[in-house]
Amino acid sequence: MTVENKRPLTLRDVSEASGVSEMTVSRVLRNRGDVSEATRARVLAAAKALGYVPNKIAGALASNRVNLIAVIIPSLSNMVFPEVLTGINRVLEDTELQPVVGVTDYLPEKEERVLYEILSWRPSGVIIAGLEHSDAARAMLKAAGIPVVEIMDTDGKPVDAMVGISHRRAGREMARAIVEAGYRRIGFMGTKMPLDHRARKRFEGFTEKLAKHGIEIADRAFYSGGSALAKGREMTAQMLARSPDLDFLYYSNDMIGAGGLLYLLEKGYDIPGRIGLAGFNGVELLQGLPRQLATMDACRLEIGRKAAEIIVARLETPPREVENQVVLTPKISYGDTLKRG
Amino acid sequence: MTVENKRPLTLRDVSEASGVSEMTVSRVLRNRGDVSEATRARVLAAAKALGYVPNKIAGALASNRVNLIAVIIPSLSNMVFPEVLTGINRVLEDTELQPVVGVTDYLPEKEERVLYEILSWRPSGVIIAGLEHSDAARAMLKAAGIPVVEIMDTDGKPVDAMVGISHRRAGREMARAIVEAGYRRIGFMGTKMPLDHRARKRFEGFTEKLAKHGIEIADRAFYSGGSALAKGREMTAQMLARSPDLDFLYYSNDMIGAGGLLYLLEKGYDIPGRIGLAGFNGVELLQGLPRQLATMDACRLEIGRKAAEIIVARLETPPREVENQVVLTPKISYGDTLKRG
DNA sequence: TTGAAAGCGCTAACAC
DNA sequence: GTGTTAGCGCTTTCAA
Repeated sequence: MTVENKRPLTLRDVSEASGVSEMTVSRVLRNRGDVSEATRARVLAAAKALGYVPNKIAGALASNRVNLIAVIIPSLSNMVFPEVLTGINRVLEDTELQPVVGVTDYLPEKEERVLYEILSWRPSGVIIAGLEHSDAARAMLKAAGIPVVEIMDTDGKPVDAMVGISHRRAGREMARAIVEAGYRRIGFMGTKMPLDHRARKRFEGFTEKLAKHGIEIADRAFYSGGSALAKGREMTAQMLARSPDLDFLYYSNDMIGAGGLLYLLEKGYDIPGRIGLAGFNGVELLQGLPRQLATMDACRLEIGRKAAEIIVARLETPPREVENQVVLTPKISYGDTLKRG
Repeated sequence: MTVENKRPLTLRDVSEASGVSEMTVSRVLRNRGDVSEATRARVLAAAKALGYVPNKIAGALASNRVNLIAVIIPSLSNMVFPEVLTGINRVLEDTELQPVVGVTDYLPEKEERVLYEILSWRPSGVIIAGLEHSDAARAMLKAAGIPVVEIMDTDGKPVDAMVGISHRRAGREMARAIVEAGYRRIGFMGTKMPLDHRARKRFEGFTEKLAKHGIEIADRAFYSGGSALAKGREMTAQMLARSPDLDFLYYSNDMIGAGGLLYLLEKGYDIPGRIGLAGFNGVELLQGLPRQLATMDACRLEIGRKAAEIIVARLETPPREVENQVVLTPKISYGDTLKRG
């Protein structure tokens, strides 16, 4: 174990230590081309002894290949996105490709910045949440000349490929199920969503479908920040104080729905008889509540997986043809809080 | 808007479009050195018109500077780590530095691989969870010649800097509080933890302190996988069936603790009289439960923040001197499930 | 304030 | 099977 490793090691060091040309060392380290078993062994030994770590910066510049996949998502604290990442990882793990994550905090300007930064590393592909981007962002995505998969949402026109569910349809379906079950006085609770387009679309689909049945949302409330469980509890209490005749509460996510559920159970409400509840996302986290909240699976894992598969296929030589508009269809799970129609 | 952008744009393109030398274009784009306002404007205009995105690969190679900070964590599905990331982000956002995340799934071999991959991008610093690493990993960290901050845990010797809490002490403190409150028949539930060193250390500290009071864990159970809330519920039911005389349950994390709490409330147990409960982490998520679970804050945000601050300080020129062994001390929150001694 | 030359560490392409 | 040469797109350095 030598100590003075101030200057990082280079291929040249390995070359000198092993008495093999830099080029051949490079071949060995990348498993490229034919190298005799003997040289191969010598090189590997030298590299390991020195503790050589290749410089991908130089490699990428020379080969014009960067095995990075940019993944751009709005948030990490939402659980939804880590799950999508998990799906992406599952697929990329079997390849040379590595995901690099950028977080936008639901801010278009930040999305633009993050995209710019990450594209300046010349990744081989981009997976980005949502279909709504600034003109500049869209222009960058197009100009990058790499596969781009927009995920989560399919209500709109992608730059290139897309994988997701129709949130508008998800909203409609839930409205249908609720109406069919006989509920009529419906309240809605969700995040303030000027920038969460998917939540907005679900809400739009929901109200639209209700309207077809001649029903209008009877009450609504929006929150931001804080513990979702606590907010759900709090908002539910307030809403029922204000509109005691509601017979259904639709929550824009499962966490606030769970808060509402716990509150109503404590108060002794008859669920789903006197009042029904539903959330959205199908978060596994919540199994274990006293009652199973009605919800709709957002297909997070599957979305990540499919998106990564598209990227991988497109990057093969020659590119493998794949479906590049994948619309998944989430199923309602009625749980114990929504009567069957 | 031109269309055929197959070859990515280079500085040279901007140089030609603006009639300014590549070198000066580079200066403008980096805000380095004196450039006249006139040329500056021309260059910026040309760059924007073309949609030029700099190539950091080339820049990094030439300048030998990579403004990436490697962040290596065991998991993204734990909520704990996204929160640490948030803390890191908060600090790095005000700098040129960008975090790049690698996930190890609690596997030492994977940690080694991820570390190798990420170091081959020559980042300027590393933040890595835990103090336990393979010899090879430790060697790489040392050889990299960059600031390394090991986070979360302080029970051990860091390669370089460390920021965290003593999990052994956390376990001891909780044991003390429980004993002082008068509980005697104590059960433990947690993850299977051969590789989760922090959970293991908490457990060790816990049993050690109990032993000092002449108390031994009366029952224990371990789980892996699945919804933590459901597992907590299930394990609690099983344990109390098996050991009905337990008067306290210590859970290795808040999620399973919450599952247990919900179960016991349903069964009508007197909490914290007949039986007390405590978890670990202080997850904000759970505010909104019918009762507040006793817990201990793991200082996640603060850990991320401090770690990033150390990196930033060390990277200044000249390096700013900073405390590089930061031991935070979490406080017990008694909530509604642990009597005060 | 601007430009020209050299080279960062690696790999593609071609010789041998 | 192995080596040589010429860059990749930038920034450093130094000269003008």
